Amino acid sequence: MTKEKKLLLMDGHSLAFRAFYGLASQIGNMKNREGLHTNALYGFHNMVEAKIKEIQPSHALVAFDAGKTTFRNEFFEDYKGGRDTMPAELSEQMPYFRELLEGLGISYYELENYEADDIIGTLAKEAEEQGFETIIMTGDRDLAQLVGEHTQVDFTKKGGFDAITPEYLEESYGLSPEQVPDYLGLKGDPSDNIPGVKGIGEKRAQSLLDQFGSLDVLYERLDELKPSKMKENLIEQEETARLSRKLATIDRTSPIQVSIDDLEYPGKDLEKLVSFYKEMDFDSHLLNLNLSGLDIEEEEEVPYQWVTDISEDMLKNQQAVYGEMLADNYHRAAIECVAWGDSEQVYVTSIDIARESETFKAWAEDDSIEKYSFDAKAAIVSFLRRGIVLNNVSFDIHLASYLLSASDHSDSVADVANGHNYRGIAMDELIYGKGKKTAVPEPVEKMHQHVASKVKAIYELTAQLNKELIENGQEDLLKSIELPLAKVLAKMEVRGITVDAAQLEELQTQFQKILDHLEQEIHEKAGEEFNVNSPKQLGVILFEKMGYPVIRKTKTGYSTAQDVLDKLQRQAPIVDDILKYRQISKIQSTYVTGLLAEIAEDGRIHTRFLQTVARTGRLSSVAPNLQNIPIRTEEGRQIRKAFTANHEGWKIFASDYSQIELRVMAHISRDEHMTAAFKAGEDIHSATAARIFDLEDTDSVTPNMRRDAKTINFGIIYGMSDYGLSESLGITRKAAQEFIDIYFERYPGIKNYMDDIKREAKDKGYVETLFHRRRYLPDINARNFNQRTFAERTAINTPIQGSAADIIKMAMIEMETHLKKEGLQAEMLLQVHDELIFEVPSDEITQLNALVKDVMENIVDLDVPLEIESHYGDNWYDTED
DNA sequence: TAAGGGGACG
DNA sequence: CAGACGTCCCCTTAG
Repeated sequence: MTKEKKLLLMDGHSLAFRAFYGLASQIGNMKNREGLHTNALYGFHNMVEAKIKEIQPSHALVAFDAGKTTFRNEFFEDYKGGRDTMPAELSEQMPYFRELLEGLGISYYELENYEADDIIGTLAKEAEEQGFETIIMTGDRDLAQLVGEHTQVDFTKKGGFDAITPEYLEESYGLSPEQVPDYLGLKGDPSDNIPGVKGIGEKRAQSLLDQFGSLDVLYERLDELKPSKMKENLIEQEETARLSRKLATIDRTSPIQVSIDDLEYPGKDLEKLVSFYKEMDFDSHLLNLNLSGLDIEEEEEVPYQWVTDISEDMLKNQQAVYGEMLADNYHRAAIECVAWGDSEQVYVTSIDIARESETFKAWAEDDSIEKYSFDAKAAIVSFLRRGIVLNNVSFDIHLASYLLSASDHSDSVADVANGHNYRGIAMDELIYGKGKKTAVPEPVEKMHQHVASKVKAIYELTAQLNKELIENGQEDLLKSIELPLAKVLAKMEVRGITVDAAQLEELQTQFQKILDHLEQEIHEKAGEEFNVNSPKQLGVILFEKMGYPVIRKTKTGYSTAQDVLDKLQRQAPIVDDILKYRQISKIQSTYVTGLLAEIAEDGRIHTRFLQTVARTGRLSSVAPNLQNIPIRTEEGRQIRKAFTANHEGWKIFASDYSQIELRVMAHISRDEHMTAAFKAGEDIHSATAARIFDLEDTDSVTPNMRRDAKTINFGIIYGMSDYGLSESLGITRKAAQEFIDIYFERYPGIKNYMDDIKREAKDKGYVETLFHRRRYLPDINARNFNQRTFAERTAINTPIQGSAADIIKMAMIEMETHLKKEGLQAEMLLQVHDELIFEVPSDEITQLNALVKDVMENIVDLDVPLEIESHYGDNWYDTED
């Protein structure tokens, strides 16, 4: 049997554009070592590779537009006029597409005077005649006119492709393929500067074609239309309409010099592809090839010495130190080997030799000896758990690269190195494998070699990144905040928090009964058994079987999210049960079962606070996340009863900042009215309500007014639009806009801040917090509305959320210092963004209460006071004043 | 194994 | 057109 005849045709420029904008946020960090941007090449490569894998074509071609002008310009000069020129970051990538395609083994073609569309249209026609199945990949909607029984057009969309078939076209637009040019002729196409008929958009074009079938028939029978403005336009602009159609019609008989036989797809040319990947620094692709058997490994061979006896002359001031672990949870992971050194010399040993060496331990602990690291906290924790105290870690290339750009998610030495033009470190996956197959390599020297190269890289990158930090004015942020914090967090993590398993198990039984009952109830009301946890099955039950109105769709089906179900609550008695089931089921799986599984042998939970994840500078918490323990519902809040103090007679003590983000905003914006309200000690939401509702004083503020003011205050911090506010207040968009206008009028300083910070982001390309934490916003000047407005909201929010994060981080460092200095036994356990949680002996409560207030409220001097509230109790649930 | 939906927190 | 910032985790489903 002959191979299936399948032709894949791709629209080169259109896909390149999509790839470029799809990865627009990566522009900043996707460059090869020569500084060439690579995001479009990367995205295009992935798109094409995925499609090839999916459809397994026998023939393939990428068509490109040849030049600026085509035959269409001969009869319409302005065709594609007014188009923005291609961004420089993209045009510099264009010459390399050919190289990439040669590596992928795909033919490419362009034809003077014609567009890629015409090449594709002509070949698709030929293919149809020869009995091929054709798939066309493009981002350009015009190509819909090519669909047919054996020709499918796949349009790019977020995260994949939409397959357009004649049936789809009929269903979604009510059009046949032949009607597409007529449709575009009527409504026009702004992206190609095709004018169309004035006043006719999508809807009218559709209904006209529905009625008359084609543009020609429409003009023959124009008198059937009732007199209207639209009819006048049609008459007046007949010539434009016909011209527009002509422009939108793909030429399926273009004089191409290739035929389908030339397009046979032979598969990848690995040699060419590898050299392309190397040129572009596509390390992950290289890695994939390697795992499938190709040897391209090129790690620099750093000389190292394996030691079994550690002597003093090996240990100096200002060396890099690193413990290798193959799993990310350093509380549990084994340390496979320990290494230290500098550019000249690297030593490698085992963790057992290191921990038994008094010489090594003394060096590690010596506060006058500086050590450089990758991930200081991981090193401190993993060493501490083995009796080695690691002091004076004076640099951390992981933290440094995060501070230089908070969006940089490098989380290995190789990543940081690659991101800073330092080559020669193999990716860990290459040495250790990935997923289930992760293991120490044979022979073990391969690992020692790898770790030695990391140590050298840490040492050398320390100098380089330190320089970059100084240039950015961020040296202090590392030295005075992040590095000291790493040590504080390390202690908190190792300490852990005591969780009462028996208590959780009791909850588990209770919740299970409720869940069983609710499930039964739901099945009864639905009239059949199904998995309530499956949004897909639930959607079918609610919207097909039971026929309730569809409120919103997701990309895969019906949305059954909470706010959707809320809207059905009145008419659908089943949704109460579903909502309750969801709520309890969440608590049961994530917080009861989930937390039980995380309790260590010491009866405590040891989370990890991630210091380099959140792009605003906040911490995050994983394995488990202890920053989202339920509090908003009573059932959920019960979980907190299981978090207790470790000793009899001790208490859990919690202090939280009141409105720290709004206070920070008042300070940054210098808005006089908001500042005054905080200074006067007013309830800020009431003060806002009084201001925007024109009240004499806060006494006449009703609870509803306060609630609305609170919504607006929060919305402002997030850069909310009129639409967003109207949704959350349940008012019209117009009313919401009026609210916002009044708000800005009454708080002009805040309005100025919003404008200034956006301006600044556009000029500099980044925003900063009060303490110089930096976040780049590559999309701030994007042409795409969503990307740009998202970047603008981020510009507004990041300095606020990020400065608040800076402040509590400083307070944590200070608290740890003071607890020690004042000889308190109390210990800090957790941070939840604006809140610190301690355990404390009862007789220290008064002292702790005073200390925490002093530290947290005075850690920085803003234009407004900082205030905290503190509570304590036997567990995290019972924290009364 | 990865992606999407959904939901917990500040 | 979509549509309030920042996280992490569980479950189901598709590959």
